Amino acid sequence: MSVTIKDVARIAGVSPSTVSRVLSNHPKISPATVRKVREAMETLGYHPNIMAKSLVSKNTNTLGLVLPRSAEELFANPFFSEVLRGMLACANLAQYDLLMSSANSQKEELEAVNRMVLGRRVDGVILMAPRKNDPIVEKLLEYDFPFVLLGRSLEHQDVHCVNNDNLKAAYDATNHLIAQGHRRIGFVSGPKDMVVSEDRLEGYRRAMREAGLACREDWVINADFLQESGFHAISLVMNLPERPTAFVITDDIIAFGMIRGLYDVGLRVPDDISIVSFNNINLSELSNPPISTIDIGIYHLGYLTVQLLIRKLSGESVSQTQITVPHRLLVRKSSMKTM
Amino acid sequence: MSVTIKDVARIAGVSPSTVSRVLSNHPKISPATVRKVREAMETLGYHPNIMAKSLVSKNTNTLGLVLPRSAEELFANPFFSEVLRGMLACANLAQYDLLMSSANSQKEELEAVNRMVLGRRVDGVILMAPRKNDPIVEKLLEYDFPFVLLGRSLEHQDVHCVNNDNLKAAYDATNHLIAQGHRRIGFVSGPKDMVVSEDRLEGYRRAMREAGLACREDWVINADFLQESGFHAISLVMNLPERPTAFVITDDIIAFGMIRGLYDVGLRVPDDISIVSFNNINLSELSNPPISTIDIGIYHLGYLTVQLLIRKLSGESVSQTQITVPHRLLVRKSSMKTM
DNA sequence: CTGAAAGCGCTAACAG
DNA sequence: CTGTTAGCGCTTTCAG
Repeated sequence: MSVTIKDVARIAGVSPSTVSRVLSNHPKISPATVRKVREAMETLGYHPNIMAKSLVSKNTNTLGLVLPRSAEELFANPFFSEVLRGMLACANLAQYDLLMSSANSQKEELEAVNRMVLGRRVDGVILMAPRKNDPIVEKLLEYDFPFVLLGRSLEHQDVHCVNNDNLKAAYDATNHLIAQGHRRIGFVSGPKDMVVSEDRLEGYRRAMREAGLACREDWVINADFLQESGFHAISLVMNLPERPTAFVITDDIIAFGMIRGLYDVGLRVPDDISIVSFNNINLSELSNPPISTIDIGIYHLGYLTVQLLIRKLSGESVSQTQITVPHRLLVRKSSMKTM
Repeated sequence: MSVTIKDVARIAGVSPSTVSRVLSNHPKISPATVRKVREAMETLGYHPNIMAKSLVSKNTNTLGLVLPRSAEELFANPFFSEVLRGMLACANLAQYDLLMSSANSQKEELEAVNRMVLGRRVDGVILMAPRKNDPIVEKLLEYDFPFVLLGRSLEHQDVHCVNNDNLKAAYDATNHLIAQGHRRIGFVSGPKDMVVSEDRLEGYRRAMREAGLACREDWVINADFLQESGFHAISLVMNLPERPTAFVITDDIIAFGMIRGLYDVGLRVPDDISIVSFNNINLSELSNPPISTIDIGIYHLGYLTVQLLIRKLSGESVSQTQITVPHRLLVRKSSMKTM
């Protein structure tokens, strides 16, 4: 059925090992035989069987992407496709493929990792959006298997990771609102157990503290990375005795939901409430009003994560374990008082 | 290093073949040995090497997803993540993984397919958004390799595919605008060589024709599936001698761009121009105004595509080669005249 | 019900 | 520079 290295060898009149050498561009091989073998491969339409190759060479040229449980949530957010785009771009450039598997529970998540890692199906693993005390991180560390974090680990300082300075980013966002004259500023956060939520909340708090502003607990709202969260947040906002005049929101999508929800209850952005959010997904510019946001360089996050992993795999001793992708505040209409 | 079937055999006091049988749930094997083997696997922390398994069993439990060239464009659209979500959900349920590889040119695209298919790296392939005379389709047909189309082939009626009735969908969208009293209706299309563009344009034309309305060529605008296209479309619209009062737009993202662009030049949706678009990405509801759109069941498209492919792979003779996912028009504010 | 043996397609010493 | 020889870890006849 399938044409193998043996067939090529027979046609070219050489041994299988010679064919293998041609395949891997072995230096010491006569140009004449190279040509013969190449021709034979051509006429037979030979293509190496990757499984067989991997079995002996012990690498797969494949990277595993372990999607956090509740991929539903993740996928609903354009952040994900953008980061994936960056990953694929880098991976394919280096001739790597990406193997994805999602999971619906912690158990499934571990199973997926085990299939990939113990089954020797991938050379390295990318982990997204780690949680506090993430069991997957622990497992991978225990296996001593190459992996890179998109985000950071609270517990392990030494794991390789690509991240933003989320604390500083939230600090900047908050200060921007303070500079606009706001005194009562709220914060809409992501899932509590995610490291990124923690970091951004801390940045917000620090900015408020330094400006001598009250940091009231009922101004901090927890949400998921979904639009519904924006809607939900509205009712909480409306019921506050002293309503904030501005919000720092941890995700553009939530911001979309909030702007819409506020509009429905008769509050206008930015006239009644100013908004700054995070990520700069491409639609944030097209919102009405356009959303002020912290551009965190999503594409680069993905690209650099894969690049770091591939570097690590190629044996290059990567001294710098932490890569920080710079962020920048994009001021748009949602945080500009029209006066 | 890695624990193999032999190690398990030794510990359990059986032969490697017996371990293999336990692994594949061979019926005729004594419960006692099953238990012994299972225990040994447990204590050793055994996990089958998937490469070795694939090499002999000739299947990989992996599906290949070949992303169209210019994945950039694709990824920028939430359509993609939603369809991917559906695919992953179905694949993981059936214990399949997804192998992705993108390409930047036609050449790279074919190489990627060859690596996957000839390299025996995947059991089947999913093709998205086929073009007219798509060379990948031809190739796969030539190889007689299992694949499923998300979309449809113009040339081959017999290939398995999952699709919408795009003609009818565009017909419905256009008729909705006609029913609202519009007479001058424009159409913003996607890339010309894509089958879906053709189908939707045809549906629009048919509706116009049946209503006895003029179908002017300068009312049909070509665009990519990007926001910029929306902006771009605006300038064309503004320069028309007889401006349409409504548009059918082939994608929500383009609609976003157009609404924003129209707003900037002082035209209001729906008061000055009504809009109906396609896809119902989750943000279309949160637009200002909310966008009327044809829900094409993106998640289901992805889910059913994988399901069909897996059915095919399991040898089940799939009589029904074409699956049509139903669509429905969601009327929102962008097409409702406020009077 | 279980073991022995052969081999999937490829690579990697080791000789020549 | 090239052929020979062993496997990589697993499945699968074929005999017991």
